[in-house]
Amino acid sequence: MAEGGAAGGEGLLYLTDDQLRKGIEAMFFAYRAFTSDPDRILAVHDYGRAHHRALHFIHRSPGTTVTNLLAILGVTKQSLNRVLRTLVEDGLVEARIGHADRRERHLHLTAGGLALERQLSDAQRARMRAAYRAAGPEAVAGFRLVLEAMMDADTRRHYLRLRDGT
Amino acid sequence: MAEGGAAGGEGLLYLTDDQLRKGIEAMFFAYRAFTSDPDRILAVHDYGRAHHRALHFIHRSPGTTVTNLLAILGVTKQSLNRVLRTLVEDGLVEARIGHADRRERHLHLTAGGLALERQLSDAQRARMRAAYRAAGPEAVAGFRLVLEAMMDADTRRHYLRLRDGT
DNA sequence: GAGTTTACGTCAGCCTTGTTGACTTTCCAA
DNA sequence: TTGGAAAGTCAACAAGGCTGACGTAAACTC
Repeated sequence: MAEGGAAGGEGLLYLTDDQLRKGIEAMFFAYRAFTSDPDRILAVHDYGRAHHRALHFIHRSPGTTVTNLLAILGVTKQSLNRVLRTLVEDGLVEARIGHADRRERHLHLTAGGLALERQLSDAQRARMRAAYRAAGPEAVAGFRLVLEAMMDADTRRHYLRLRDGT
Repeated sequence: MAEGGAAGGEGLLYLTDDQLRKGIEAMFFAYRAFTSDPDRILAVHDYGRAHHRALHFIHRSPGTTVTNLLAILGVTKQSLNRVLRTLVEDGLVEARIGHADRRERHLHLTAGGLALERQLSDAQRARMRAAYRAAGPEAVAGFRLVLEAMMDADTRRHYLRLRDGT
């Protein structure tokens, strides 16, 4: 509790437990919608959300290494490897041995990988665009501010590095 | 594509593909943080996210039926049933047979269920409160607006019914 | 040059939580 | 009163997290 309920009295009504609860529920329902369009496309190709995440971040940072991707995704290498292996086998991702350090695998999307990534992100952007347009630019700024404030410090570092040029 | 890239020219720069992509990534990273605190608590008790969701919505709508909960959570009844069964076995949830319709099960939290729900929502609210406070009231209003615009129409109905008194 | 560390891959096995299919009990309407 | 629909349960399978152990090659360090 500590500070819910009656609220300080000034302009802090947006911090009441009730307001926070609405935010929590909004987050839950919106995230489900957010993932639903890609999920439908992925199901057709017999892939899952994990494949989408890999495709997305390889697309964002072509040539990234496996270790790098692990830090961004926050999963174990065994988990990522399973997904990566199927993507390489299916010819959507290419894992090139590093020049300077031959232990590294630099990940790139193939033409096929780019095509699927495009299909997925088009769907996701379409929903986001509709929501942005409906809410307006000031709302969008606030949306981003709150989400960024919600991240862990470590995660925010990854996010900001991606957000502002690689 | 359709309208990304150069943008119409007016004040539509917030709808560029680049801006949308940042929103998408913010959503991904923030949601992970959003679920991390409850996840830690749940792990201690040997429960998962699905248990949290059930506890949350039973708390919100005491006496709700299984079918009702199904519509809100958007999973199959078999999936929900498994979670519900463990919660009932562990004495966190009580499933009372319906008066009017004996096929129905009306769900209630026990004292133990209320305690765990409180612990989980306290943790989740703490993070949300910190983010709200950091971003400020105008940002919070925008945050909610965008999330609501992102939901499917059906989901939004459930959300609004919960948002404005039961 | 030997030993340690790093990057990556893999096998095995576990858990949660989603799925479909088949089934019982209960209610209601023809 | 009977047949269909609705509410809920049991069984089995798959995706994708996880841990732990182990292997290999390359790089680094002393």
